[in-house]
Amino acid sequence: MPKAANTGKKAAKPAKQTTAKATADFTPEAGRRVTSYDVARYAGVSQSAVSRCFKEGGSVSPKTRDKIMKAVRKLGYQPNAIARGLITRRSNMVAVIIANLRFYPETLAYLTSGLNASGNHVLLFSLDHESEVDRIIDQIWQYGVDGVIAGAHLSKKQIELFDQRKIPLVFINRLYRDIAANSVCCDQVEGERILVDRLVAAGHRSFAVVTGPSDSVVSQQRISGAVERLADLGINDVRVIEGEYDYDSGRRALRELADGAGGLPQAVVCANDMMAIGCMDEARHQLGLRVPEDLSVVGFDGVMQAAWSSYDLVTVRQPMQNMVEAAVSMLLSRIERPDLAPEKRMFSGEIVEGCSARLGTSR
Amino acid sequence: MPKAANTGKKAAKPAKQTTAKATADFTPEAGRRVTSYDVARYAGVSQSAVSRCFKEGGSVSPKTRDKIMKAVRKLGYQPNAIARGLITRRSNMVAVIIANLRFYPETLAYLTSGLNASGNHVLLFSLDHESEVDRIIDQIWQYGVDGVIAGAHLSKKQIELFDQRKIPLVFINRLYRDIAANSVCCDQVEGERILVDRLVAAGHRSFAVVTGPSDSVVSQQRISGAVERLADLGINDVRVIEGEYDYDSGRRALRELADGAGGLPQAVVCANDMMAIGCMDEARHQLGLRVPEDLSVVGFDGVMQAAWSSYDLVTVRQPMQNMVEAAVSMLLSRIERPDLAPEKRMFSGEIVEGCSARLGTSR
DNA sequence: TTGTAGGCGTTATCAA
DNA sequence: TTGATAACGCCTACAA
Repeated sequence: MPKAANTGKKAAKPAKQTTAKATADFTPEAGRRVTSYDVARYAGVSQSAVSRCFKEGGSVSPKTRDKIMKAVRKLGYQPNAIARGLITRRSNMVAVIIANLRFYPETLAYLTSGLNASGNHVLLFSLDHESEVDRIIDQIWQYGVDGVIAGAHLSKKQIELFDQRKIPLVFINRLYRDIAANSVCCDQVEGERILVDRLVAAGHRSFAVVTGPSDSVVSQQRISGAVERLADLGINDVRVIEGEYDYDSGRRALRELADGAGGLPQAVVCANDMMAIGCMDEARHQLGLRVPEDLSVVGFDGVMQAAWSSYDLVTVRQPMQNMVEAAVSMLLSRIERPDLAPEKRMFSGEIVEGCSARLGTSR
Repeated sequence: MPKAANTGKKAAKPAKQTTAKATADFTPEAGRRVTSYDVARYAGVSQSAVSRCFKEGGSVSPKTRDKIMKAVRKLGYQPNAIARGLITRRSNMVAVIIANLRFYPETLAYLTSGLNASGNHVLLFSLDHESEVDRIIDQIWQYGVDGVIAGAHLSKKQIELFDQRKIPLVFINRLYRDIAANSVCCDQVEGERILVDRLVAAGHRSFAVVTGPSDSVVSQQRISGAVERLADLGINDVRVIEGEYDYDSGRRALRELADGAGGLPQAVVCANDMMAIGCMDEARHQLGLRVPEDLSVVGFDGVMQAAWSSYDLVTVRQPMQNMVEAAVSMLLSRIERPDLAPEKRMFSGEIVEGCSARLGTSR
């Protein structure tokens, strides 16, 4: 009988027989999870030995390790990550807050694989509207995540909360001008300016813009980028229609434009691709217009649907995979070294020269 | 000075002054999380009193509760869900395993909101291919989730593992004929049979099917549903092309059909909408065909893009929101009552009568 | 109603 | 290299 048999807190019931490896004696009660104590008892070592076996560079003799690992396999032991996290203060969980989940599914796919690759797990919080953040911020805190990646807008106060609690936070595509927050962005303004330049270079003179929801900061940046550049170029008569980021609101926006005083503009600049696609469908199939001959439509994002040949949308493709990788790596390094200074990384978007708009050469 | 001040494990450092509420004495060291001990010290009560305050129906006098809650707010205390889970054996986390995340984003959106509504959280595991399950199954186990929702295929052995460990598991859209596993499905076979019936009723006689990846069970069910019904109706000459569920493979499939011996069939049945959309674009924009006049195309799923007026796809809409709600409720009841018998729930899909195929009236 | 004390399953420390 | 033993932060009898 292993000498450390009664190391466990619950004293093992007296062995019925002295046969070594009488497994019945070591099998934990049904339904209970196998713990390191069970393994220790089975292998005839102390619980700490078992623990060390699962630690990088833990000092165990080959012989002991062998005995233990045999018991581990036999009993199907897996260390309890929750208990481990309690003492190491590392849960290996990262909270992902993401708004508009249904529009940007690949973002999340890249995030999970990027985080999984480094042994981290994703605790997902999705928002239908960017305003529900407060509700979930406490939850995040309660679960003791190691870090947070946010694809949603947080208030200054909320950001400071994470800062105080020393939980690293990295934003994707949310840029805070005067707050020292980590972020990885696509340059929304630059992208829109180039789009507008090229539309104007092609001769467009009357414009409309379709915004996202009013609480979307990304939409605000994109739209103001476009509008300000248009103003620079002497075009001030720009109709603004508010959308909801989705296909239907794109259609609705175009209908509104068509019905409104002044009629349709020559070009419609949409805050995202989904709405641009809606505009195109409304123009072509409802109003019988040709795109781009009668109307130019541009979007932003570079979602996969934009490349479908029914649309072939002119848009700005955000290098989302690069951005996500950058965000993950920023977060991981800040989990390792909490003293790293806040950093903002900005990627340029790539103009996708589709056929949904007439484009000139800028300059 | 509160009398229970040294209830905490680390004895409070001797107070510098006797002033009541000299907050300095109760403030935890910087960077450390506020614990229930900190609150207890600050409020001058025992730690268990604090704990009871956060428990439904915990007995605390109004006066004490008031004192405690004041301290809670002051110190910004939040119970540590990890530590709580260790003892209650309830993490309030549900693992979500989902394949093909980028094709079915709304599934996940519904899932998170459904689970959040009941105070549960989503630990997300995404798969690019259904074959990577083994890798993550241990992880799930380590995190002690209360249950699992799977939108991916698991082997019989893997399912039994969850059963042994008494972790409730509910599948979405994966049906296991001879295994007692919980599942919520859309009837893939029924949907395909009706589609095929109506295509045949409209006079189509030559068919091709485009499958999903070979490891996708859903694809197998859909395709065999269609092929078997065609055989029943006396149509045995059906070309089968393997796709990858995405747009490009749909285009590729149609090109293959067009290039292959025998030329194009009259109707193409695709295992999902994305590929059907690819087929339509290839037919119209590459081959100059009219859909549905020259070629009928049908899909399956009812994704939002299928309804876009450029496609107006004939498809089977899965009542995904209902399905997800059913899955969540099945899971939650099994977390409460682990003895509930395994159950399979099957929803009918709804034929969406778009314009991408000529349809007859069945029977 | 309140406080004491023990335990959840791990890791960390330290003496042997 | 090993094994006691003390945390980690919380919940829960049980006793007061």
